[in-house]
Amino acid sequence: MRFSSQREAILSYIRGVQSHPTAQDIHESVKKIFPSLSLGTVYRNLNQLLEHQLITAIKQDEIVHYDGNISDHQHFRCKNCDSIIDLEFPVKDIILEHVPRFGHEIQAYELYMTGICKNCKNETK
Amino acid sequence: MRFSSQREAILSYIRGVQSHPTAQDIHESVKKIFPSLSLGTVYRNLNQLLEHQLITAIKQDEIVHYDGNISDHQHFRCKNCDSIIDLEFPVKDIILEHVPRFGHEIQAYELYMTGICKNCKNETK
DNA sequence: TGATAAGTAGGAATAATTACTGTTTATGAG
DNA sequence: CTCATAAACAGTAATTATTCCTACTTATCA
Ligand SMILES: [Mn+2]
Ligand SMILES: [Mn+2]
Ligand SMILES: [Zn+2]
Ligand SMILES: [Zn+2]
Repeated sequence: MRFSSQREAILSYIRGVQSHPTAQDIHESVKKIFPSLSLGTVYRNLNQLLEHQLITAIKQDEIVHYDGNISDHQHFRCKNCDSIIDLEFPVKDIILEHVPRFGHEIQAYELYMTGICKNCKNETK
Repeated sequence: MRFSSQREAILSYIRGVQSHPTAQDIHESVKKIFPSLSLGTVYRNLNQLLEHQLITAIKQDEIVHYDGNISDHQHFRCKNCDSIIDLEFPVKDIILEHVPRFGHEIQAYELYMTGICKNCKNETK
């Protein structure tokens, strides 16, 4: 994979936010630096970065969200405010403990939760 | 929600298979009984059945898969043969144990795993 | 310093899902 | 049972996230 300023800008944008942006979000933001940036370029780069495991994708919603934090963590989406929040969970432990007996080789896993976030719960009170 | 023979046929098809079919799969199969069944009707019914929690959806792949088994269980997809396999995991336990400290209200969760299934692993040997 | 393979912009194509329209049908009040 | 009506249906058009295509540009390295 070779360097391009667009790719660099896309990656550093994703790494710099906590918000798990969509391709559209990324396009709109990086366009401020590269006004000619096309959405196709955003998608192509996102797929490249995924292949090289520099980012991850969250595919549970209609639209894919991207994540520059590749450490092992889980996600929670609030049905009220639609924000995706990082959670650290000992999922790996129970997978390593329970999976061997099924006989499948687990290469990746994702725990995704939905509900009402702390903030929204307090606001409605 | 009111009775219709199409809806009944769609639901009983989903309940009768282990394969986690897509809307296309369901359409093709139920069309054998209702040759005039339209894909739009399949989607409309799937959404109705989801709302009434008579089925669940698996949204991690590009295409949504549907599941007539609404008991608490997890899914594993084989990257080789693409089959989706049911796994029973004590996910609920660790969620109930660890989530309260984050302060969010979890209403649903999904653990999705990918890798190579038992069968495919043995075949390549 | 080129040759060239990889990357880009911009627009067209794809494909899953939803929306729309006119017709049919399940349902329950009378 | 009958019939008004809201829900469901078939068929088709629209939507939309994502991928593909083409001609042009650029990073890389021999
Ligand atoms: Mn994250
Ligand atoms: Mn299942
Ligand atoms: Zn919220
Ligand atoms: Zn397999």
